[in-house]
Amino acid sequence: MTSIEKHNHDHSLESHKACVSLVPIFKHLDEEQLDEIMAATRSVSFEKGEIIYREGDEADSLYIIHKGKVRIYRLTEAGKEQLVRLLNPGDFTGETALFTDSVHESYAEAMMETKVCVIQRSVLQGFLLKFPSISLKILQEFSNRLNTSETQTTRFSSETVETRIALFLTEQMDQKNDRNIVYLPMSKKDLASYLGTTPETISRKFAELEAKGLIRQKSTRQIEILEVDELLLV
Amino acid sequence: MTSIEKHNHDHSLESHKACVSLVPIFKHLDEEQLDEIMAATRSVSFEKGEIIYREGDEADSLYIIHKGKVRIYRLTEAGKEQLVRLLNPGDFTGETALFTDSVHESYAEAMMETKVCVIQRSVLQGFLLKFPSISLKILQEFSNRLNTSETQTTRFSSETVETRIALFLTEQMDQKNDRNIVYLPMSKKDLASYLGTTPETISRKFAELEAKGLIRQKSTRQIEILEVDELLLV
DNA sequence: CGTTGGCTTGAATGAGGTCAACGGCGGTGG
DNA sequence: CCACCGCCGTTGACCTCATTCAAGCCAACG
Repeated sequence: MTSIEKHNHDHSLESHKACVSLVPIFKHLDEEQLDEIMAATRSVSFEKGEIIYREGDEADSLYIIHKGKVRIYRLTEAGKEQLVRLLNPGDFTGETALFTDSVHESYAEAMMETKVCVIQRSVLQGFLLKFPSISLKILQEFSNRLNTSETQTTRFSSETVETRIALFLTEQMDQKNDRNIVYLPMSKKDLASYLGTTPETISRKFAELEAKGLIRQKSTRQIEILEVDELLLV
Repeated sequence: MTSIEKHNHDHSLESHKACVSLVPIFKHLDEEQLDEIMAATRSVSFEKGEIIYREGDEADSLYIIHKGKVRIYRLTEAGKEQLVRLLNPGDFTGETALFTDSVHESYAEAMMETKVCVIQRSVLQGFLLKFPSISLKILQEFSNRLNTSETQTTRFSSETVETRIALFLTEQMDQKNDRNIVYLPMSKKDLASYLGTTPETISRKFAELEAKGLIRQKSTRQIEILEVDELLLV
């Protein structure tokens, strides 16, 4: 029995339909095609803190987030968590192993009450051949992730922690420019994990950047960027 | 004029056909389909040291290696090279930007005389919709790369250089088990870049591992693994 | 109101990067 | 065929950045 089977399926049809029809990779399909996909998928809910899948689990399904937030992380040899990415509604996961070997290399954990739409590997492959446009959507997503991941690797390989923080902050700024306020999408602890460092170092570096007058910490999750240009020169 | 247009196209039909028909992502197609793809692609050759594309170049083509060897690397903020991967015949590159933005984030450099098969973005997208099975092949490849890249990121984030070397060596061993001899697929300099460290450190760590009796350096590129289990405990 | 978990700060340690010098090897040209 | 050059790899000395360990603070929550 896999971990998802232990959970209550969501039998509400409307909710399930909403789940399927809203996800970006299916959005362009017509009513009839959506029905076909709906029939082959199911909705599953997870509580905060529950593990959706863990390293070593057989990977035979694609999970599309409908509601909530999911943390994808890996463990280093030493057992330390490395945050790989956060998933929001519309994002999907589980795909890596869908096309290759069948074991997950990462962990997926619900950060709050989360609803996901699950598609079996074999079913998905059928859809991909039948509706080639879905492949293009997934290829695009993969492409983005690959780029992000390789950029991250490059940064880890030789940038200082300070530079990584600066790059992270300025990239967040680009996303939605509420003037120069950055809302951290995760806790400082998770940020440390994501940036490949420790909470202590994050704390110190933020303090340093603030002392230099480059940023201002308005609250734990809210950072005002005072000097963008200088920040990038760090 | 992009960099590839500066080069001699390979007008030999047989060679071009060999190029197209041999690549894994097209292998399963029939004669007629191959002809269609051949017509829409072209072969281009590069000398040792030539750059196939560089960071910032418009990315509008997929490159499939037919002959030779290619280094894909990125530059860090500080201008240091980070080796991302090596391409051998049958591998492809240029795809990342094919589905998203249109600018390369990495460099591709021919390490020896190299022949590649080039497909324009728009043409490729057409093929993907027409022959959905190609998408599956590419998805599979992406999936592998993504996994490799995320594994690499995780390792960079907190493993020591020694551990990264040990993991690299044992993984190489798995590939082809000529007893316990590992043939390094690249120079130590490139290996340093790939593992996110410096040639000096690589040199020292190899010497340490040898002193501990875990490995033996038979020649520059040939490493004998003496104690696999201990190596993994480093 | 005590506990838990996130965040901060201090001090000590160490892994690995940098700089510099040198030996070896292969290619090139006289 | 030899001399020279350039690049790779190695080794030593030094130094810096960031992790680790430890302790304390604060806010949220049962």
